[in-house]
Amino acid sequence: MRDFRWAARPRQSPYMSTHTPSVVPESPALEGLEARFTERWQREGTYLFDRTRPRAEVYAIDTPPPTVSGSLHVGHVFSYTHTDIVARFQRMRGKAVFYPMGWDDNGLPTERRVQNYYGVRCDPSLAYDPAFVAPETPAKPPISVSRPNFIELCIKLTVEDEKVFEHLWKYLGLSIDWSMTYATIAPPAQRVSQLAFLRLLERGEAYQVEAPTLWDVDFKTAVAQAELEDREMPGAYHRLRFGRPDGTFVEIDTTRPELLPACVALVAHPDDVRYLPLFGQQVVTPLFGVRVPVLAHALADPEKGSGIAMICTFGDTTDVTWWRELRLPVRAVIRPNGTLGAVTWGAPGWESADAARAQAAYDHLAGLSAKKAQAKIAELLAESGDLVGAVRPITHNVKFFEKGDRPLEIITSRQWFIKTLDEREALIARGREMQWHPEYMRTRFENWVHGLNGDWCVSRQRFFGVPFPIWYPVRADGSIDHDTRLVPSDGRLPVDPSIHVPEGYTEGQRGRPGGFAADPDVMDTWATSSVSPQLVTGWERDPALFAATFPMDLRPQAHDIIRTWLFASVLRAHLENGSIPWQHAAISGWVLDPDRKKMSKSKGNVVTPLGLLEEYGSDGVRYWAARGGPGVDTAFDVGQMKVGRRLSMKLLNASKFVLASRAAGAPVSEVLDRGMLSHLATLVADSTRALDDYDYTRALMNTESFFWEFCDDYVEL
RNA sequence: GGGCGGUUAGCUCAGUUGGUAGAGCACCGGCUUUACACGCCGGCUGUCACAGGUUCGAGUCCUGUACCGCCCACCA
Repeated sequence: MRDFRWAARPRQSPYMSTHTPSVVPESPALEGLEARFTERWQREGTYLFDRTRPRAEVYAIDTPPPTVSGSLHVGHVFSYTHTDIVARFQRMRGKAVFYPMGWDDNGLPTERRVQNYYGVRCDPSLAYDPAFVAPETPAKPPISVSRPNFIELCIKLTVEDEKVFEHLWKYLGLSIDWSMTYATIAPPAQRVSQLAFLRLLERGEAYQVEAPTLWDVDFKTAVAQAELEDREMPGAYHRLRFGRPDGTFVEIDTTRPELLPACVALVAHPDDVRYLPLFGQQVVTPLFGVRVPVLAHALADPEKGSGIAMICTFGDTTDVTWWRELRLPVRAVIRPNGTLGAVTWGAPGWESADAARAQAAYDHLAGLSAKKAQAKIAELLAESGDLVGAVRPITHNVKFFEKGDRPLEIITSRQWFIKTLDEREALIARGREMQWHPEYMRTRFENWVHGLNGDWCVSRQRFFGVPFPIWYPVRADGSIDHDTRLVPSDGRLPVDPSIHVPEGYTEGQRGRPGGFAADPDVMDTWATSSVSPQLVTGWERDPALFAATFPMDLRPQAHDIIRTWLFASVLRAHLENGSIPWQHAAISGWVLDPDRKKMSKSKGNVVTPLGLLEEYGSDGVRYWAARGGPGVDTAFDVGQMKVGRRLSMKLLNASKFVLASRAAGAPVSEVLDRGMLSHLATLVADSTRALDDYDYTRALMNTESFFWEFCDDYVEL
C-alpha cells in the first residue's frame, strides 16, 4: 500500500483536486465524464512531463504515431489503451512519465488520399505556384500540381485528420502530454531524419547504388523487402524449347515467357546428370535467336519443372542472385511502368542470330503490359512451334508490394541503401538486450533479422515524405555526377533540395551544365519513423532532455510491424547511438472480429471507435481492451464493454456510498476492517508485481475480483 | 519447406514452481424500495483438440498428430 500513498506523487492526483468541491452527486452517471476530465487534465497540466527529474525517475514511452490518413478503428483504441495503462501505473509509482504523441502523415496513404480528395496529381517537373488554391470538389480530370503545392495539400489535409485523432485520444482518456506532439512531415521530424541520414552517409553506413530493386509498377517506386507480401495468383507453366548447336532442343519451364527477350542464361543444378553435358555450351533462345550460356548453380532445383530454368533480367529475386553470382549481363525489357520497352535488335547487348526476326517478334510485344505480353508471346511461340505442349495453369505465390495492386517487378535503378546485412548479429544481440512482452515476440524479430537478404532500400520515387538532403553536380555535358554529393551544413536542415540550393550555387544553375541537380527521391516512411526515439527525446536538439529520456523505456506496437518499425528503430539506434532505443518492447495483438478474422477496412467490418466510446463509455471500452494481454489477439466483444460499463457504474456508486459514510481519522480496530485492509494490501502487492511485468490483465482480474467482494461482502456487512 | 502462437463450460477467457477444473457473459430460480435493478443470493454447464510417454498424481512436463492464426523462405 505504501507505494500508492499520495505523498509519493510528483503532482496532484488526476482524480482528486482541491479546485473541485468534493460534493458527492445524488445520482452518479458516466455520461459527460470524458469531457469533464479532458478539460480538467488540460487546464491543470496533469500529464505534462516534468523534465527536471533525473533519468532514473523518468519513464519514457515511444508511442506509435498513427497513420492519420488511415481510418480509425477499434484496434487503435485497444492497443493505445494498453500503453496508457502502463503510463498510468508508472505515474502512480512516482515516475515522471514522458508520453508524447505523434502523427505519421508521410507516405503513400496520404498521397493517395490527397489525390482523391482534391482531384490532383503531383508532377515534379512543374514549378511551385504560390497562388494555387485547391478546388472545392475533386477536379476532373485531375489537375497537375508541383511537388511543393502537392505537399501543401498533404499537410492541409493531414492537419484535419490529426484533429480527429486527437479528439478520439482525449475522449478515450489517454494520459498523453499534448504539449509534445509531433508530425512526421513537420520540420523537426524532417530535420532529425535528414541529420540522421547525413550521419549514416558520413560513416559510410548509407550508400547509393544502381542495382536491381524491387519495384511497384503502379506507384512507380522502389520498395523494401519488409514491405513485401505473397499473394496466391493464377499462373501458367509454359514449356519452351531452346536450340542446341547440334540441332536438338533443350526444354525449360517458365511462368514468365514474356521475359524470354530478357533471357541471359539457362541454369541447372551442378549435380544434375541430365544437364551435365550442356554446361558451358551455348543455346539459342526461340524467336529472338540470342545465344545464351548454360550454367550450373546450386540454387537450381532439379525437382522443379524440367529441372533447368531460364535466367532473365529480372523475373524474380532468384534471377538477381544468379545474375550477380554468375556475373551475367543485363538485358532489361520491363520499364518502370510495367510495360515492355522499345528494343533495337542487333544493337550492342541485343545481338541476335536473326535480328530481323527478333525485331518482328518483339514489335508485337513492345508497349504491352507484362500480362498482355505473356498472352501475346505464347501465341508467337505456339506459331513458331517453340511452345511445347499445352500451357499448364497453376496457382502460385507471387510477390506484391503490400499496398500494391500488381505483382512486383525487378527494375534496375539508382537507390539509397542503409547497410543492414553486416549488422545482423549485432542486431540480434541488441534484441537480446531488450525485454519483450510477450517474450516469444523476440523470436519473430530474430527470424526476420536472420532472413534478411539485402541491405535496406530507403529511397522512394514519391513526393510526400522527407526528401534526401542531397544535390549532385551537373557535368559540362549535362549529365549528373552521382558520385559527388553536395550536402547542406547541419544548420540548414531541414532542406528540400528541389526548392533550396546547395552552398555556393544559385537557383539559376539548377539542372544546368556546371550547375547542380537535386536528388529527386524521398525517404521510405520507415526510414523517417525509425528515428522516432531520437526525434521525441531531443537528440541533437535538447541535450538535457535527451539525457533524461534516452534510451527510452517502452516501445509499444503491434506484431505486424516488428519487421518494419521495430526492426528499423533498433537498427538506427544501434548505428547512431550505439545502444538499444528502449528497454522494453510491448507487442499488442490484433482485434479480431467474431469470425476470428482480423478486423480491417477491406472486410467492411470496422466499427467506429467514437461511437463505441459514446455508447459504453470510455471506461467500458478500456475495460474490454485491458482484458487483452500483451501479444494476444482479442475478439471484438461488446458484451465485455457492457460489463466494463456496469463495473464503472458500480465503482461510482460504491464511491458515493463510502464517501458519504466515511468516519474521519478513526483508528482501524475492527477485525472486519483489518481483514479487508489486509486483503487490499495483498491485492496492491500482487497488482504492482503484475503491472511491473506488463501483465495488466492479471492486475485487472485481481482488482475487479477484490472490488466485487469488497462491495458484496464488506460494504454489505 | 522453416519458425512462432493457439486449441479449457453455449460465448469471451483465466488457470504463476504438476496436487480434487475457474471467472464473467448467457441461461434458470429466488431476493431486493434508499450506494448500485447498470443490483444481491443461489443453480446448471467441461472426455481441458487427439494419441502416446514421464509421474503416486498431468489442463500444467516430454514426444507425435490434427486443426486455426501469424511470420518467414531462392516455389523457374
